Amino acid sequence: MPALDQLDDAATGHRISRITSIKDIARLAKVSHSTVSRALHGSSQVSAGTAARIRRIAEKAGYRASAAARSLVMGHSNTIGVVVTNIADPFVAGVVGGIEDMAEKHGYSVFLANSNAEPEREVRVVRSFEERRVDGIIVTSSRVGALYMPLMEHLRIPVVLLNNQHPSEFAHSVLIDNVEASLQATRHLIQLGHRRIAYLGDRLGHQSDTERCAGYRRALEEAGLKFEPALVVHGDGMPEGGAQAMAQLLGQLKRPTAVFCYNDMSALGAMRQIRTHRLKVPDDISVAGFDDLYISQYLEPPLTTVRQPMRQMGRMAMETLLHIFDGPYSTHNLRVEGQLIVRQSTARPKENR
Amino acid sequence: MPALDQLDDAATGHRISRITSIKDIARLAKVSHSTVSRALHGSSQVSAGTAARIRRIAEKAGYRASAAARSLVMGHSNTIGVVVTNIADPFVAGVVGGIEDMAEKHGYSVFLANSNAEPEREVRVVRSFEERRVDGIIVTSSRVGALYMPLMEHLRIPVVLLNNQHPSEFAHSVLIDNVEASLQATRHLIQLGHRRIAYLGDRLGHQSDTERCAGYRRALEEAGLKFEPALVVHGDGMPEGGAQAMAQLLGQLKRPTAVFCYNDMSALGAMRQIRTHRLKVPDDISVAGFDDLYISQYLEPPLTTVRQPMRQMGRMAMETLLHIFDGPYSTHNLRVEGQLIVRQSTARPKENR
DNA sequence: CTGAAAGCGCTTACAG
DNA sequence: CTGAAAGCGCTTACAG
Repeated sequence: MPALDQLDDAATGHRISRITSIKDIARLAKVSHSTVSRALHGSSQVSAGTAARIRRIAEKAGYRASAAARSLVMGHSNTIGVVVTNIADPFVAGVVGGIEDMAEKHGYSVFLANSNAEPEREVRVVRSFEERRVDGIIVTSSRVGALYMPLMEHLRIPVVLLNNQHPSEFAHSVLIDNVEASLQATRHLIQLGHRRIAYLGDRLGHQSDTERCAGYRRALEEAGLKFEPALVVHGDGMPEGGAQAMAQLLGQLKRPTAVFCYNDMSALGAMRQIRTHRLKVPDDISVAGFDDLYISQYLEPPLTTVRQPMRQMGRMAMETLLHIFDGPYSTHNLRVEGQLIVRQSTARPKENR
Repeated sequence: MPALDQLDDAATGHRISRITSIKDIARLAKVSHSTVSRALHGSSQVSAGTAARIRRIAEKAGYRASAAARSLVMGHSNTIGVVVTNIADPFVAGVVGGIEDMAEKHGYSVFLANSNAEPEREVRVVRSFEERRVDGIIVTSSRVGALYMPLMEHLRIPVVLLNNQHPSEFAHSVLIDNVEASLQATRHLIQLGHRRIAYLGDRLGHQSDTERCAGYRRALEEAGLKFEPALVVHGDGMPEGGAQAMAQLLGQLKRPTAVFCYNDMSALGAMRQIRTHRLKVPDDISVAGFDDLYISQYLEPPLTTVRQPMRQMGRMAMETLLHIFDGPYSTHNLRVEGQLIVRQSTARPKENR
């Protein structure tokens, strides 16, 4: 055992190989462990002198209070659980970054768990969070949101749903206003002069897909354009599915001149498919996305899209939890606005130029 | 309080509002809490009948054992800590996904903390991990790797460094073979016929940058090409820095015909700068990256790059920890190979066609 | 097969 | 200002 690990015992001159508890410090300082506990908290009821001495000893010994022991007596763990479908999804990663930032700032540690969109795993994860006695749970983009409603009632652990499918009246939530944002994006295409506009959605049945499609339809209606079911196709929220859905659109007799996509990842696939067909964006077809992923501005052409403030949404979810922790109970439902970012992937249709 | 939360007490018919501990179950089952503990573990020294009965009661009451209490007596938490520079970095997110997968499979929960590359925050994070009594720590892509060496010796918590700057003899590590992979990538450019090849690095001084540059130089040497300091420029590992560094290269009298970039993110910026200068990839300049991010295959043109098996590297880091947990102590230093993925961003130089 | 007891590392009311 | 005691929710050797 390396000498570094040891420390002279003030009393005996003996060496103590591991300092793990408040009792070890108490022995070194020749006080009771109660006093050590108080000194380490800066309690006013311990003399300044001994407090300082105790802290110095603890510091030198590399003492770290056990969070487990503390949370056992305190009744809260200063811990939250975050369950995500897939951390490799850039939107999700952005949200988690925001959550962690806010959590760290307030002394909370965050457990991260991937559900891979498998309901059984999601159940296992929540179960483990219960055992860990997390003070709150944040769930991002889960399709099994319905699962959390019974949880909310039974669990007694506050749950915040972020862009989730079924935020119920029991659930706290942070949501983007999908309808409004999609309305804006589609309006933008209409204003450019497009008349045949497609919606490339997500076949997996996220509620946000339904809402984005609704915004799209509302814009058409408002402009007096007829809704054509053939112009709605479904990807999977990833480039692969976006490419396949785009292929369907390109196979039609009367091709659309613009496509509004469920998200940027889908748009990425759509744009690639368009190139494969030897067509150009935006000359032949305009493409708009949703999310404004970090990379979207670097695409060729840079992507017109709706910006979701992912980090901020993550921070808001954590703040919601923080409010619940110290306030009286009340339900929080936060709604954020998307922002249309116009770049070069959308332009006036060819025939209009 | 909703009725759902309550349960009949077999003995008294009274209602118990919260079942939180083994004692509550013991009371309901009319046994000692020791027996409950054993039954819940499937200990063989409790009769099958009572064990089943106890489990049924616990299940019905929604009992969840407290991980904190357990870890206090067991001496381990079944928890690991992961510190990352920035979870929004796609490489990092991929690694974390792999770690979490492997951890979940083995019953470990993972704490995630962002350091934002700030040394003070990194120190705070590690400190909190110590208090949480994590069984192990994984650090990804930190530039302050040096900080972990004293930690390793003092901490008594195993630390695995993933693509870190200074994996010392004390540290466990998972690393990609940067030199070899960069050698391959540069060779590829040379074989295409390029003679003026630039290296667009990372000014932040990651060791991986030094190594990738070394691989680049080795390839030049091996081919009898002179190394020109002017052809080495420095970005910041992100598109913005990559774009700026590329501008330097394009401002030179004798422009390079190919650029090998520190990573895909840098390549993204470089490609954009090239377009801004009305030049084409790969017609005017070939571009190669490093990482093979998910999106790299969808770029225009699809990016030639070195694939780093991020998820797998994450899994390996977790496996290393798992070995350390149950094996006798020994140092693990795993090295993985990169794989050159040739796509359309690299081609023969113009003059050779 | 079952229970009483001790102990993991803390916090805090209660005495002095 | 300081200490002894009880208790948070577990596990497990020790008796019976």
